[in-house]
Amino acid sequence: MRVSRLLLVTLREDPAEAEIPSHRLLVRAGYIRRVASGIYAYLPLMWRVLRKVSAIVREEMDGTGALETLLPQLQPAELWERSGRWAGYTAGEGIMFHLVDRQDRSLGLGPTHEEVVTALAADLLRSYRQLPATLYQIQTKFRDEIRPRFGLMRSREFIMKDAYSFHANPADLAATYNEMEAAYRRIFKRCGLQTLAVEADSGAIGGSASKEFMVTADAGEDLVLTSGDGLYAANQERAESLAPEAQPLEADLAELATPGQASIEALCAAHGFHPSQTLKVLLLLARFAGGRAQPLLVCLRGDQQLNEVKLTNTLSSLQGEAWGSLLTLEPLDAGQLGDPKGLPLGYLGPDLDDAVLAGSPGLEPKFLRLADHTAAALGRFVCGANQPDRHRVGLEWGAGPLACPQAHDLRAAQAGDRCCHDPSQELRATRGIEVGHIFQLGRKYSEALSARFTNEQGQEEALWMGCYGIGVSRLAQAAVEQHHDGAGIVWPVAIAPFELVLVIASAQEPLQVELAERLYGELRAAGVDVLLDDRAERAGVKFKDAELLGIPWRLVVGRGAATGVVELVERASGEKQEGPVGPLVSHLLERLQLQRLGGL
RNA sequence: CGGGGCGUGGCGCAGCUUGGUAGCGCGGGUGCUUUGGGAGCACUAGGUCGCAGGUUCGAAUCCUGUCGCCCCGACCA
Repeated sequence: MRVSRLLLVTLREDPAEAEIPSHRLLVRAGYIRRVASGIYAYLPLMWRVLRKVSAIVREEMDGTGALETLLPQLQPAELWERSGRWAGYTAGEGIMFHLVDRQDRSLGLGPTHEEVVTALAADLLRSYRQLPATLYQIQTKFRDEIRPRFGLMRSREFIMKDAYSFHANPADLAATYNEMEAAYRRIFKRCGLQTLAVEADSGAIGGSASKEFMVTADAGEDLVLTSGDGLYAANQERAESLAPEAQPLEADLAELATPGQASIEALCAAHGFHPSQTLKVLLLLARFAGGRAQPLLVCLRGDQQLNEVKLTNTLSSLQGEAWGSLLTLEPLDAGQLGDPKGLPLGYLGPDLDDAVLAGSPGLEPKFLRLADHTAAALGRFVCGANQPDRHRVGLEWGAGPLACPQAHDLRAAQAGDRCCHDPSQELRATRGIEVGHIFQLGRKYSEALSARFTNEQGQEEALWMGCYGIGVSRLAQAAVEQHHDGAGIVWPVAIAPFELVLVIASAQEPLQVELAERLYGELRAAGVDVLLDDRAERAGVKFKDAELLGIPWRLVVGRGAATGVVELVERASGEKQEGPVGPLVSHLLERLQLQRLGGL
């Protein structure tokens, strides 16, 4: 390809829309253009990158024996109603774009394809002899993100590889899951990315085991906690840890006047308590798809933070299917109660009377009371007295009518906490960009959509399923986030739009043009992805653009052209070599050979 | 959805407080000079100031409404 024919438009100034380096650089270097909020055009350079990423993904998927397909993006609501996800994905803050067609049928634009592929499996898979089977596709997905941001990182339309595996038993599922994990590690390595595999929450997808692959980068939206010994890594949403020991409280039962001390911080500051001696009571409201709204009282040790993902999962498993899926979890404010004055916010105790809910239309009449393990384990503690400006000191669970609620793991693990597997290890925080996620789904979808097969005993049973995603467009941008410098992008060779840019320093010099054209032909014949910068620009402009674009190698044909001397520059290291064409080209070809296999 | 901000030539911005015939940088075009690190000079094209209403002799500027976008939060394969 010749730059003169590439429709290359680079920007000298940073675009106003972009916040993080990768987004700025992709726009400045002419890779992407925004069409609407969260919707981007992939320009020719970007499309070349995406095709290279896709090719690697495809090779590795094919290598596991997975079969490539292409499934519809427009999907009938009926399928999603059968899996029970339609309401959760469309109502309220649901993320599925949905529409009604001219026949009044409801349809959604696929954010994922479990329903479609499971329905297909129900059609196609009948016998254990056909198993295991894995289908995958690389295609555009849609999600009506509440707040799109960071270019391709969180866009409303994006390219994803998704794969779905079907099995006769959980052991076979686990085997494929492990093969996929290995394939994922190869894919990211080949793309030149440093990634971290972490334990993850399964979220709205459901299922048991689940791992995320994180590209480590400061701009990452996820917080990852890892142990120093490398044995444990988890998304903070999911991470477990040992909280610091609570400070014992030596105090007899008493009431305490605490005017204006509605926060743990103020309370401790005024009376010299340690936060771990206090009990924090959170008042929340959980809304379910079936329309029920359950008020919650959640007890945490005062120095701990709530992990909403854990709470959501706990609620879902407690309520089971009866109330439908959990739609939202929000603070319960006094305005939602029949008698707002009954609520001494900031002074709540775990024994807050259900009577405060009386006369509140739409709410369940009793609190669901939960406690984190650290709260349940407290000896004597300080907590609100359920009346304004008063706390109680020296309270104990089980003393009198004060019952400890059901205990669950509800607290957020923090950097600095001790690790569960080895208390001498501390958790550290890293930011990450999620580029892949693998799940053992189990039978959630196959049961809901009646995808059954006949086993060796001649009996029908539901298929065991796994699903495996890679955000292809997000991965490409994450690569930039991980590989850039002050001058621009520094693509890993394997996914760079071109491997080499051949710069004619002065396009007016016939000697330079002649040599460059000859090299252009020879390098292409040798299988190198060459971009020829044949523009009538000054050399400086072409050098700047080459660096901004991030092409891994630059070969400059300039004043040495008459004697066959050229200059070879490596983008990543900045290393320059000047010399006769022959040796430099051989050196280049050798290096490329290695670099194409992965890494920089 | 809550909070904050911005819409002015293709891009980045000033002008708005205090109303008076729209400006700067980059980019585009033409010509001359320059030619290995985002060149110089000259000329030139390009804007109903997001949109709609209102106030006024007069609105980019003041008022009302509306649409779009960005940031923080909630949300999130």
